[in-house]
Amino acid sequence: MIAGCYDQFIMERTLNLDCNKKIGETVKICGWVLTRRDHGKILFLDVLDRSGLIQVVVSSGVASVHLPGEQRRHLEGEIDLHPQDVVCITGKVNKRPQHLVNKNIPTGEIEISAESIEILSKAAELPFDMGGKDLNLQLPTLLDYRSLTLRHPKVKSIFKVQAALLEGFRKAAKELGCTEIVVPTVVAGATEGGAEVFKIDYFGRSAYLSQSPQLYKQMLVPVFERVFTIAKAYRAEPSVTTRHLTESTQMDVEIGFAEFEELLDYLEGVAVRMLKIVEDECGDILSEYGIEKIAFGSIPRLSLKEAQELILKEFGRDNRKEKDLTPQDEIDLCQWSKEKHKSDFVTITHFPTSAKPFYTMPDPKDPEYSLSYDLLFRGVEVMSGSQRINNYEQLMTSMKSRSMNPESFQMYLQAFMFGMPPEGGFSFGLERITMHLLNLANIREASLFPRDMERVDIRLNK
RNA sequence: GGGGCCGUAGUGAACCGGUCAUCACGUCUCCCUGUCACGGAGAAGAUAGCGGGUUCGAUUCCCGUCGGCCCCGCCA
Repeated sequence: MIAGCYDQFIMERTLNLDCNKKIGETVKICGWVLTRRDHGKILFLDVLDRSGLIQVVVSSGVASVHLPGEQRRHLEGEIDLHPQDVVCITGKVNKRPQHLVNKNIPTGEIEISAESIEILSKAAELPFDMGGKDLNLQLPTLLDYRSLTLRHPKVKSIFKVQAALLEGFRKAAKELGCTEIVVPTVVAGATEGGAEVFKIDYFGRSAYLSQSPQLYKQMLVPVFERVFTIAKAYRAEPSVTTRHLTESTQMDVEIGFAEFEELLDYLEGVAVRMLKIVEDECGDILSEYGIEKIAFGSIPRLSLKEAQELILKEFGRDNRKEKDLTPQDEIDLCQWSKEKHKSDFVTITHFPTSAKPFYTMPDPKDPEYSLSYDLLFRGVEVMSGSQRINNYEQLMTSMKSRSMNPESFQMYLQAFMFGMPPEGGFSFGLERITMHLLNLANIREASLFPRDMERVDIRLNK
C-alpha cells in the first residue's frame, strides 16, 4: 500500500452538508465538480453531492491531485479539473471568515481546504453550461441530453418534488387503510374509455398496453376492500400537446363500502394530505421555483351545472351546453375558489353519464348525469374519479349500451358476479400534478424520460 | 385533425436585401490568493436546416421540404 493513499482509503466519506458539523476536522467528500473559479494560485471548486454543494479551496503547492492508480503530484498552478468530473477530496473543514460567508447555500459558512484530490472519473466537455442557476435550454436539447440535464440542481429538484408527491400519496392512501397493489400493463381487453390504445404482438395474438389500472383495482376491492396503486398508463393519442405523454404515471385509489359523498371526502383528503407533505419536504424547492403557498381552505363542491351557472354569472361566458369545462372555465373556477373560499382546489361533480366510462354510476336521481367528480387544482384538473356501478346486470347493460363486448372483460365481470360492495375511487396524474405544482411550461419536463409521439429517449424517425 | 410561430458557432439569443453575420455563456492560451453565475487580456469556432424561386445581389423576401415550439380539438 502506498503510504500517501492510506488515509484516504480508510477515511469515511462525509456528505457535504454534514461538513457543517465537522469544523476543524479533516474529511473526505465525494461528488461532481459543478463549477470552477480559477484565481491563479488559488482555485475554488463547487462540489455537488446528494446533500448539496460545498466550496473547496485548492491552493497551489498545497493540494495534490491524482487519478486512480497514478502517483500523486503536487499542483504547480495548473489543475486539470472540469465540470462534471467525479472527485474525492480530502481536506480540512474551515469556518469562513465573516465577510466571505455565502448566505445562499446551506454550507455557506464553511469551506474545505483541499489536501488531496482524487479524480475518479473524467467528464467529456459539456455541450452547454451546467454551472448557472437555471439551465437555459430549449426543450429538445433538454431531452436530447437527458442523462446530463437531469443532474442540474434545478432540474433534479423537479424530481425531488415528484418523489415527495409519490411519498405523500402513499402515506395518505395507507392512512385510509388501503393495501398497495401492483397491476398488469399488458391487457386483453381493447378499451374502456375513449382513448386510443397501443396494440402489441403477443405471441402472434393481439394484446394491448393498459390505459389505466382501473379495472384491476376494482377487481381487488372484494379482496382488500381498499387498495391503491402507482401504475403506468399508456395512451396512443395521436396528439402532441404541452400536457400529454404517451406513457404516464397514475396514482390510483379504490375504496369499497363507500358512496358518493364519502368518496369526495376521501379524494379531497388524499389530495390535501399529499400536497401538505410536499410543502413540508420541498418548501425550499417550491420557493426557488417561485411557487406561492398552497391555499388549503375548505374545498367548494359544485356540480357541472352549478359550475357552468357560476361561470355565466361571474365571468359572463355561457357554456351551459358543454359536456365538460373548458380550460378557461377551470382557471376561472379556481380563481373564484381561491378568492371566495381560500382554496386552491375545487371539486366538480355530476358530469354527463354519456361522457364518462361504462363503469361510472349514473346518478339515481337524474341518470343523465353521473356520480363522477374531478378535482381542479390551480386551474387544472389533476384528479378524476367516480362512484362505480357495482351491480352485475347494470354493468352489463352499461357495456352493451356502449357497444362493448362483455366477452373481452370476463375476468373483470367475475368480480361483480361474485359480490361487489358499493365502491368508487379516483386517480391522479403524477406528471401533471408535478407540472402544475411547479408551473412548468411542458409536461415533458415533469417526466424523467418522457415518451411522446416523436420521442422514446431519442427522437424517432418518421 | 385545425391554426399560429420558429430553424443563425457547442448552448442560448440579436441584427440585416449590399464589404470581415453580432452578443452572452461554454471551449483554448495567458494574468490574478478570496471568488461563489469571479474578474481581466487574447484566440479558435457558423459555407445562416435543406432544395428551388424573385433580385445585379438573399442569412434576410416568396414557395416547397425536413425539423422544432405553441394554441385549439381529442384526451388524463
